[in-house]
Amino acid sequence: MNPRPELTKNQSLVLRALDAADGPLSAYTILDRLREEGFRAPLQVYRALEKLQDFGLVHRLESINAFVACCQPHEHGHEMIAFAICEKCGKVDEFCDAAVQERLGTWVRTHRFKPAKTTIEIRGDCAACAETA
Amino acid sequence: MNPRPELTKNQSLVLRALDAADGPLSAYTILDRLREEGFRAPLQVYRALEKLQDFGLVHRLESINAFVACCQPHEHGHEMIAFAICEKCGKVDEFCDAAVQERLGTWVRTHRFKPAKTTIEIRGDCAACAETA
DNA sequence: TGTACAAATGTTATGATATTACATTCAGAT
DNA sequence: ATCTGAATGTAATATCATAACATTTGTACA
Repeated sequence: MNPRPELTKNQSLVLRALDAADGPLSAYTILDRLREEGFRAPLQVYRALEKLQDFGLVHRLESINAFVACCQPHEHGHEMIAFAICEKCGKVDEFCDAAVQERLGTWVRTHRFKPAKTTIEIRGDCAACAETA
Repeated sequence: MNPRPELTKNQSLVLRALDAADGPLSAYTILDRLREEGFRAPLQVYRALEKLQDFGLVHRLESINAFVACCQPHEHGHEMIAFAICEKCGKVDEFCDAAVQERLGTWVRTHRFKPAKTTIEIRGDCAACAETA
């Protein structure tokens, strides 16, 4: 994870859009929300997202092709982050678990696997939505 | 996970294509490999894949938009499966870990989260490819 | 047998996500 | 001033997935 430099204009706009949202956003939704700010093409969003992910300020949710602002951007070193994603309301909880990290770490060491990125995502209904259902 | 009935023609063809492959395949790659068998459209593949996933015979790798045949289709009950995906050679290792399962289970119980599907995918270089690099 | 129903299939079109390629602009270093 | 690398702008295209609707197939059972 690279250190955070000053953000560029596009990076700031994308991060602000994600911070303002109450859940994950797709790249194209971000694009639409930034058209008034001058955004015209998907690449402007994808390029900013790539940098923001490098800085640890944004996470990509692989299982739903969407992006969220990191809820604790100051706590670095937590390489292995898990997400609980509500399929009803879109709410995302971000959490770490040392035991999970240790077990997966053991697996990769045992198998001489060199991990680059680990995805842990639980999709389902959050407490509030599960009640309503 | 639904029980496995007799597979239909398309389901059999798709499963055979995945079994024959030495790594995960995208839906469109499967389509191309089955054109000689009469496949014409993506939906034929996606529909078969959906059923095969219901039967526990195929897994979707969320982080790479691809599909693999389950390596141990007889061992059901292993709801929480983890994957180690080599980004160089495409090799996929499928494994379970009771401790990981227990820890994530604890989290969802604590948070009253009702999980529907859990994704655990580690992308990186497998032992063989890491050496070569 | 036939007929009714559910599941599977075929086909076209379209929607949604992501990247390639190339030109231009901007900011900092010398 | 000019060089350079990063960032940006833009068009086109590649890749992944589903909607909508027509048709066929399998099967239960009157």
